[in-house]
Amino acid sequence: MICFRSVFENLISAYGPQGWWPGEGRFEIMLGAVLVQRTAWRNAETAIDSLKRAGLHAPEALRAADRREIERCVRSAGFFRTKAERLKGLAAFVEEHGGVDGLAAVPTDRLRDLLLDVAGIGPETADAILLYAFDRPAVVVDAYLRRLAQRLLGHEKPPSDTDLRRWTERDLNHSAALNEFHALVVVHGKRVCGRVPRCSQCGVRHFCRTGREL
DNA sequence: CACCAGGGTGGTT
DNA sequence: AACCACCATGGT
Repeated sequence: MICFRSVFENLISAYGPQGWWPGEGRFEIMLGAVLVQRTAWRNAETAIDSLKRAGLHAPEALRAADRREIERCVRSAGFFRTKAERLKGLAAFVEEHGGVDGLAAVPTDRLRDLLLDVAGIGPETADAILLYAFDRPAVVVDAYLRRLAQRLLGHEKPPSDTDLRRWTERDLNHSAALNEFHALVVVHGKRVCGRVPRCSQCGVRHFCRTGREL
């Protein structure tokens, strides 16, 4: 069991507010959420800029665009064939539901189910979109949060994603705190918790350190 | 050179 | 249900 309230306070006093999500507009945030998958943010941002220059920034233009042209724009984000197709599907999805304004009127639970039906949007991306594009109180469970929790718990069996979700919802109720929390977990994960070295004995990345920095 | 970056999908055991 | 390979570019 972890108190994410105290983790949050330690993180915010160490790093300060992060002001995520970078970028403007709900649809641009949705594009970024897909483009950033397994990719450094810089490379996703380059892809977004490229889409803008090509005039493929809006859902209507993107849905109707040639797939190969989208591929050229998003090449920097990696998995460019996969992501180009997923962005087209995402644009079609947004159009089918009355644009971002139409989606903004959908209740959170229903909106989450809709997002999960889009090819290329899994639990983490869906919750990131709910939280950052639509200002809903969603919990983003990512690899950094799992690793942080595993370290705080020591050698216990790692908590399930639903446990992490429950504990976070319990300790951080409003979307403003959840917004900062996920950003801080990522930023801290990169600078402090990052890099779990392989064990020189067995070669496995196990969590033999008891990192209690939070 | 190996490894990582703000995951998701489809197939196999 | 737990694993696995795959997608692919750019930075360290």
